[in-house]
Amino acid sequence: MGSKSQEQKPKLKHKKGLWSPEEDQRLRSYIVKHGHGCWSTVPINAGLQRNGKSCRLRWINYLRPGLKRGLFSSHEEDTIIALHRQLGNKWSQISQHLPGRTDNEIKNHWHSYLKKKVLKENASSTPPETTPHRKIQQYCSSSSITDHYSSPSPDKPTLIPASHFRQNSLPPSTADQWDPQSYSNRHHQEINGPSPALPKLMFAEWLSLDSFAATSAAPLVGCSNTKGFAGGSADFGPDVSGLFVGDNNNGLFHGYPLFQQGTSGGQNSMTATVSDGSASDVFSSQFSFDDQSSAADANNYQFVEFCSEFQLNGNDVMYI
DNA sequence: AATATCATCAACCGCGAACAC
DNA sequence: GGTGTTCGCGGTTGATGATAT
Repeated sequence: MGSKSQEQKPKLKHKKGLWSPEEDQRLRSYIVKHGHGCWSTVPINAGLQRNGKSCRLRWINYLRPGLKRGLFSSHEEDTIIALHRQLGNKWSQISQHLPGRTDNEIKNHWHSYLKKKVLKENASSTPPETTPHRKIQQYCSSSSITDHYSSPSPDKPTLIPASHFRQNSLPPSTADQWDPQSYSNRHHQEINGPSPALPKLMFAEWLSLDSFAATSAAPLVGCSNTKGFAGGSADFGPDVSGLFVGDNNNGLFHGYPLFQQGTSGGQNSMTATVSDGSASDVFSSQFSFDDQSSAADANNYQFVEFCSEFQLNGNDVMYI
């Protein structure tokens, strides 16, 4: 933010329109390697003829790992409707309550279907449909993660734990699969298969404090039996302790570090040694973070934003 | 089979807020 | 405090596929 504009540099002709797989690959590779940092420099450094804005949008709405994509479950729709009732067109805020969904996706779904549904409901006293037209079969046959969470009432949407992210979604990797027209739609179907595995690449923005506010650590750990999650402990030295919740599948530990309020104690860097309960430590890494004790949520847990690349295990990396 | 209409969704545009200088 | 730049958000558009006639 605020750095000198490179986007304004003389007459770079920026490409518009749909993204090709090659462009996607370039952008993804670059961000995975370097993080996005200043968006205006991303296309330059990544060798893309796009503007930073376009790159940001593409990343957020399409390439970002952890996106759920696919069809909305009836529960998600209820959540959107309830939140829209409270917040109006605050799509960004609404999307924070639906991990894996983007504001654009929610907005589109609202305009294409939910708005009409709500109007219809308001116009008639008949009970609302629970699922949309031709989508109903697919909703029922796919075991949506949100089915595991019941909403107490439409006015009190259930917040879905951030732990429920699907595996990284990737568009076709080869050029011969590229069809500018059907790429997107086909991609939708391809990536929507059931995958309980956590993404290997994690970004802090997936984990809003909001989500944690409604889901204490215990329920997250409680997912371990069915979702491949396991709790672990994090040892941050004599003064700091934390709970580490993650996926212990295949011996890899993908973690979401949660720290009790105040445990960071003003420290801004430390060496983390994380174990999964077995005799040997899973990984050890030096990292730094901001003291966020003031931002701790009602359950006294907070997500610590790592300020540096966080090597979890070999290829598994967390970025901020 | 051909055409028209509708539904969907990726992407663009413009604006305001935040930030740096 | 003023100005310029970047970011993020919400509204809108345009392309495409699906469905109806």
